[in-house]
Parts: sequence; C-alpha cells; structure tokens
Amino acid sequence: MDYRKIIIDSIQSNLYDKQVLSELIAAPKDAGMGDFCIPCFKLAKEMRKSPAVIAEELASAVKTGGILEEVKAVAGFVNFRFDKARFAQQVLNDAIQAGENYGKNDEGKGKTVCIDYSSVNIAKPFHMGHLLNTALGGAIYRIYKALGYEVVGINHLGDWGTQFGKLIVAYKRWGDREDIEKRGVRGLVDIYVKFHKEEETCPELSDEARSWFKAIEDGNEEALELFEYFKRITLKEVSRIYDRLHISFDSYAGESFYNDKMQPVLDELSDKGLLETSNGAKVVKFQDDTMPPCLLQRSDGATLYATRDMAAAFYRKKTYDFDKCLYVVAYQQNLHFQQIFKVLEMMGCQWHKDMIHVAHGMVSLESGSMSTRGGNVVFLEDVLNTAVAKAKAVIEEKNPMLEGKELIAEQVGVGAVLFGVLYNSRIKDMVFSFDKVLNFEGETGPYVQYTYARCNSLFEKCGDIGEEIDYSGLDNEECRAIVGLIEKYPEIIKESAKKYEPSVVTRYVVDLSQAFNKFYFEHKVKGEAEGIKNARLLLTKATGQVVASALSLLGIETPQKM
RNA sequence: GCUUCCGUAGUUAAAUGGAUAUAACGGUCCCCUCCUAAGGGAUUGUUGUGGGUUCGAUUCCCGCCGGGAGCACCA
Repeated sequence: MDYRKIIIDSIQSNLYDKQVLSELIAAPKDAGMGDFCIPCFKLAKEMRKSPAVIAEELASAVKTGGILEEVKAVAGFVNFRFDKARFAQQVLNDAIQAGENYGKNDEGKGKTVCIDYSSVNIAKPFHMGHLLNTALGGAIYRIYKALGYEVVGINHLGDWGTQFGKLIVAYKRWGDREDIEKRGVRGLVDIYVKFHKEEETCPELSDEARSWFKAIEDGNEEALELFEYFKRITLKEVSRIYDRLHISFDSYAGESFYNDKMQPVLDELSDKGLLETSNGAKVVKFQDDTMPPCLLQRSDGATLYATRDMAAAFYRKKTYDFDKCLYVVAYQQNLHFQQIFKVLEMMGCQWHKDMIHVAHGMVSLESGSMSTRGGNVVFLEDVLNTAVAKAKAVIEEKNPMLEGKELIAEQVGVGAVLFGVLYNSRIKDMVFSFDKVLNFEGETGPYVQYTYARCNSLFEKCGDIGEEIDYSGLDNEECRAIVGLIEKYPEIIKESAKKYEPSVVTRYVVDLSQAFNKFYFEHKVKGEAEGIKNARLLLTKATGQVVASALSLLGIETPQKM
C-alpha cells in the first residue's frame, strides 16, 4: 500500500502541486508526532507565506477518513496520523504477504549494472583491506539485484606485472612445492617477502626478475607454467574465502585478459589527437592542467594501469551495454578514476557519466598501514577463524545444548566480521583490532542475529498465528515504532542503492532490532489473550522476515537458534 | 606546494538543509521464580575554528587549524 499517495489524495486543495507535496513527505523525527509529515518550509518561499500559515491551510484542506485518522499543523509541519490498528494491519500483512520479496521492486528492470570489486592480486594474501572492498561490492551487488537490475560482478584480477617475475625468481631459488601446496598463498608470500629482503643486498635479482617477466610476456613455457600455477594456488584459496563470505562473481576477466585489447585504445586516442608524447612517454593532458596528465604508455613502450582500465571500460561497455559501471575501490585511487573517466569524456563517450568510482576508506592495523612486502598484514582467514572460535566459545558458555553448533558458530563469527566492516559509511578509514571484531554486543552482527533467533523462538513457544487477531495488542509506543520501521524498509533499500551505501541497510537493521528488543522486554506474547497474542506474533513474523532480508543483502546468514 | 577527503560525547560513529543532535563501546550502577541476559534500563555534549547564505546549517559556500590520501613511467 502506498501511504504517501493516501496522504496526497486526502488533500482537497489545488493550491499546491501534488508532485511537490509528495516529494516533501517524510518521517517525523519523533514518532509521537505522527506517522508521516510534510515540512512546509520549502513551500514558504514560492508561496510567499509563512510555513505556519501553509501548514494550517494544508491541514484544514485534508479530508480525514478511512485509514487516515488525524492531521495536525504544528510549527510549519503538517503531521499525519493513521488509524493505528489499520495501519499496523496493512503494513504487517503487506510485508508478510510479499514474503522474502518485501522491500524489493523492479525499478531496474532491463538495466544492467557492472560492479568491479574485490579484484584480488595473485600471490598476495587476502587481508582485511580486501574484506572491506569485497563486502561492500557484494552488498551493493545484492542491493541492485533486489531492485531488479541485471548485475555483473567483475573480479578484475591483479594477474599481471613485474611482481610475477620476482615471484618466479623467488620460487626457483627458495620455493618448496610441498610447502606451497600445504600453505598456499602464505608460502608464496613468504618467498615474495624474502625476495624483497634479498634484493636490497643483491641487486642482480631485480634484473633476473625483469627477464622472467619478459619470458611470461613472450610465452616461454616454463614461465607460463609457473605463472598459471601461482594463479591456481591463489584462486583456490580465495574461492574458499568467497564461499564463506557468500560472494560470487560473473566474470574473472583480470589484467592479463586485456593484454591484447589496449593497442586499439591507444590507436583511437592517437587518431583523435589526444595522445601526446612527453619525456618519451605517451600521455593525455587535460585542459588547463586541471589534473596531472594521464600516463598511458611508458617510454619503453609498456602499458600501464590506466591503459588497462581504459581497455576494460570499452570491453565492458561493448560486452554488457551497462547503464552504470561501478568501481568499488579505495579512495587512494581517486585521481586515477577521475583521469580515466575524463579521458573517456574527451574521446566523446557519452557513457562516461555512467562510470562511478564508489570510493571507500582504508584499513590499517594498530601497527601501521598494511604491507605485504613488509609482512605487516592480517590474513582475513585468520580473522574469520578467530571470530568463529569466539562464537563457538560463547555458544559453549550460554547454550551448550544447541544443535548444529559448528554451523551456527560459522554463521555468527563470519556475520560479525562482515557486519563490522559494513556498519560505517564506506568513506571512513578503519583501524583493525581483534577487540572490536570480537565484540558481539551492541550494534553488531550477533546482536541482530540474536534478535532474529528471538523472533523465531517466540514461534516455537507460541505456535502459528491463529485466525483471531486483535490489533489493539499493537497499540503501544514500542509496536508502533516497529510498524513504522517495517513500512520504511523498501525506501531503505532504494536509498542505499542510490548512495552506493550498504551501511544504510546495516544501520536500519540495528534500529529495527533495537525496536524489537524494546518491545520484547516491555510486552508479552505468550500467555496473552488469543487475539493480542496473534497480533504480536504477526509483528514478530514481519520483523524476523525483514531482519533476515536485510542481513541477506549484506551477505549475512540468520541462524534459527543461537 | 597543488588537488581531494575527513574533523560530532573518553572512544567508534548516525543524522534527504528541518521539530529537543542520535546510538553503541568502555567505566559505574540496576533488572532473569518472567516468551533465549549475545537482552533491557540509568549515567556524559561549545558538532575543530572564524565568517557567509538561509525562516532554519552537523549538512551548502569562503578563510584558518588539525589529520588521511594522491600528485609521470607501480597497481
């Protein structure tokens, strides 16, 4: 049901543009004010009347009746209140009827969104920094899917560059196949770190690495075999992590995929007269030097990061004909994306405006910024395992008879880690600490999952919802707050999509959980009169369903019990 | 130096330009003979600073202070 439409239709006056009024409708700050409100301040200027007068006029033009019970003008606001019982009935039944589709819509039908995220580097550890990126991308992926978009998740693998030459040298000198089979990427990282240490005293290693990289480029059999081996080891390990995080991709076209797709881009830039030679390198300069030039070819002829991203942009436009192409990448690369988007514009690509850098903050450790070379990293797998172990310990302490402890500990532990990185605005930096990740109280994943388990437990204790429903059982502050939140859920999904901000959903599900826990503490369900009990079970069912839906958008599971 | 982002309780953070600026964590203190205490409650504020725009600014604009990031052959 569209409550905004009911409000607009109730206004019996042609003095105001209904479309404008509709856009002004908002939720009052304090639920005690009403269910919806129209702030009249924006109208004041063009109507040349004071907000208070406009509010009075609007309020007196409203014809109440039906579900709309009351309208009141207060200090420039028109506050609308619905019949509590009917509003609750309508909202809860709408939500329950839609089931897991509640909150979703088809505004994106027929449109495609590409999302470039995670983009793991071969032979580098999957650490906490990648988690923020991967969790954000995965959440945005699901949020757009919920709005009916065709979504293409792209893992732009970091599978090219001189570091592979280094790795081959390191492997041939110190590599132990058995150890690498057993320890995977950790084994590779160890020899990579060793290479950098040895390189300081033994500079000829650098030359050796360069020639091995050249060998990969030239298709040397031994070099390619090792390269593919490193890639296989990494992907095997990474997909194990993706499985735990409930992340998947539609494409793994990485850097090496674009090796043969860059020359056409350079040719086109050259044809359009945009490519200049500067100190032997090929660059695109920007008007009035608004930005430093974009470097597309090194003086030795080699291509660069920007060249590959240009090629990828064209490939994606051609292959997917996207409406939007999102790059979930840390803000460190702001300039890079500004440059390539601008170059696309200069090339006359109208779709340059559909390219969006979804920038996020950086993750560091208390001991400073993370660096694979320096060995200052926290492997994500260790974090997940530690969180799961903590969840297991909490279960043993609080609910040792629980069935399926292993699985639930996994769901809670991993959920806690994911929830933690999706809780704040994406642009915020974060300093990783085990203390924070292992806190399962307050605004955390386990808190929300616990709320869901509570909902479920009420059904176990009370049985199904009976026929007789007395909505006066929801006539209290706590229930009204929950109904208001459930009504807002579809808007929340839209807002988080529009802002590319999963934290909107994360914050919302905490609000809903807090509202439910207050209700749970203040009011009984079991043992109440049949009609009251059933009304509250209805509220519980809708809440549980929305909590599970919101968490699933974030990639977090909801155990029935914990 | 230039560009850009950020600055809100002790800490981490919320707040389409709107009503009395929200939570959580940590500390202290209450609440399980009662539907899961991974819960509920009590207890702290000059939104860095000075101007400006506005009926109204945490939010928009300008200056300053403090912090992060980027600024040519790495990605």
